Amino acid sequence: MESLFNFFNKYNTLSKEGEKAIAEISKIVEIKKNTDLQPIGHTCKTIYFIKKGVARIYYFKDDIDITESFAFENNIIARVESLFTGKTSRKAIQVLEDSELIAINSTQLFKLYDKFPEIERLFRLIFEAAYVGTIDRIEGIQFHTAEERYKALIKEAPDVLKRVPLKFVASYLGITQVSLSRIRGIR
Amino acid sequence: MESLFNFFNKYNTLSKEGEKAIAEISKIVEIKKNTDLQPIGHTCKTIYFIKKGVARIYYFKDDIDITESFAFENNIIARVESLFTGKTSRKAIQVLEDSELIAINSTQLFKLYDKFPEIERLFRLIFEAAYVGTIDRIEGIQFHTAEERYKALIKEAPDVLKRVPLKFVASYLGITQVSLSRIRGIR
DNA sequence: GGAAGTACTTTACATATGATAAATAATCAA
DNA sequence: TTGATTATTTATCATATGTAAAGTACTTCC
Repeated sequence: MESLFNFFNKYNTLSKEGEKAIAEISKIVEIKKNTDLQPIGHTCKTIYFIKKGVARIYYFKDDIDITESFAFENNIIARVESLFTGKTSRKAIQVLEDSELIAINSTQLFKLYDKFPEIERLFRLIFEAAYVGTIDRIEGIQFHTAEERYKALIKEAPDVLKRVPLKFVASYLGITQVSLSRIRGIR
Repeated sequence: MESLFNFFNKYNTLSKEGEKAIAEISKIVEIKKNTDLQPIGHTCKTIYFIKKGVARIYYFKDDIDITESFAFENNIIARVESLFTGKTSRKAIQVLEDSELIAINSTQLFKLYDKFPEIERLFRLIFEAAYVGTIDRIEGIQFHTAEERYKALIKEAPDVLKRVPLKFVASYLGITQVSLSRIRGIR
C-alpha cells in the first residue's frame, strides 16, 4: 500500500488512522493483460490505483471501440461519470499489460468522508486536479489538428506510444487508425 | 443571496452558520453587457453565481476568440483551471447581457473549508458534477459531427441560440462561424 | 434618420480526415 | 516453427470543415 500513500502525499498528507481506514477498504488485484477490470453496464464502485501496468477506459460508439483515457503506474483510474452520479457506466476499464492494482471500494470510501475530513479533502484535491486535466484536453481536441495532438502526446507521454497499441491511441486522439498511420508516416 | 442558497441546496444543505459564512465573503456585482468580469492574465480568485444574465469563459488562440463555455441564470461560472492550480488564467469571463452576479471570494472560501466541512463538501459536489459534464463534453466533441453537436445544443440548451451571438456558439462547438452558418442553412 | 460598425450568410476553392479495401508486419497459440 | 489472428500501413476516393472574400442584414449611436 506504500506506493498508494506516496501518491496521496502529493495531494494531502493523511494521519495514520486515515491511512489505516483506507487500507481496510482496499485490496490488491492482480490481473492479466487485455482483460477487463469491470464490465460495461454496472455502477462503478471502485477507484483503482495502478501499482504496475497500464489501463484504459473505453466504450463503444456504434460498435467502434473508443479509448477515453489511459493511466500508468502510480496513478488512479476510475469511471468518474458513474462514480459521482451513481448511474450505470457505459464504459469499461481494461488492463493492457499484466498488472497489479489496488482497488478502493468507493461506497465505503465515501462513508469514510464523514469520519475523516482529511480523506474527503484528499479525494477532492485528486479529482480537482483530474478535472483541470480534462478541461485542458477539451482545448487540445477542439483547436489542434490531429497531427498537433499526436505530437503533443509523444512529448507529454512517450510511454503511451511504447506501451499501448496504436489503434487505442488513435481513438484517444479522436481520429481513425488509418489517419494516425498517415500522420506517423510524415516525417 | 437566496437564489444562491437554493442552488446550494441541490448539492448539500448548509447550516445557518455555513450560509452566513458564505454570505460574508460574497458580494453582489452588477455589470453591463459585453464587459469582462476579470481580465486575462490574473489568478482567478472568484467563483461567480449568475442571478440574472449570461456569461461565457473565453480565451484567444492565435488571436481568435474561442468560447470555452456558457453559463446562465442559477448556475456558477469560474475559471477552474486557475482556481484549482493557482496559476494565472489565460481565460476571461465576459457577460453577454446586463447581468447581476454574486461573487464569492475563493481565497476566503477555501479557508472556510477547515472550519466548515459542510462547505467543503458542498463545493466538492458542485465541482464533481461539473467534472462529469466536462467528461461528457469530450465525447460529444470527439465523436459527433459539427451538425450533430449543433442539434444537440439546440435540444439541450435552446436558450443559447436565443441569447448568445452565433460567432460565440461556433467556437464553443469547435467550428468556424462560416461552418455553423452552413449547417444552419441545411433544413 | 443615417452612418458606422457588427453580425450573419453565401460562394468558391483548398485541405484534413474519414471510409473502404488491400497489402504487409507483428504477435500468439498449438 | 508454422499457421492464424491481430496490428499497422498504404492507396484511392469521398466529404466535412476551413479559409478568404464579398454581400446582406442588424445594431448602435451621434
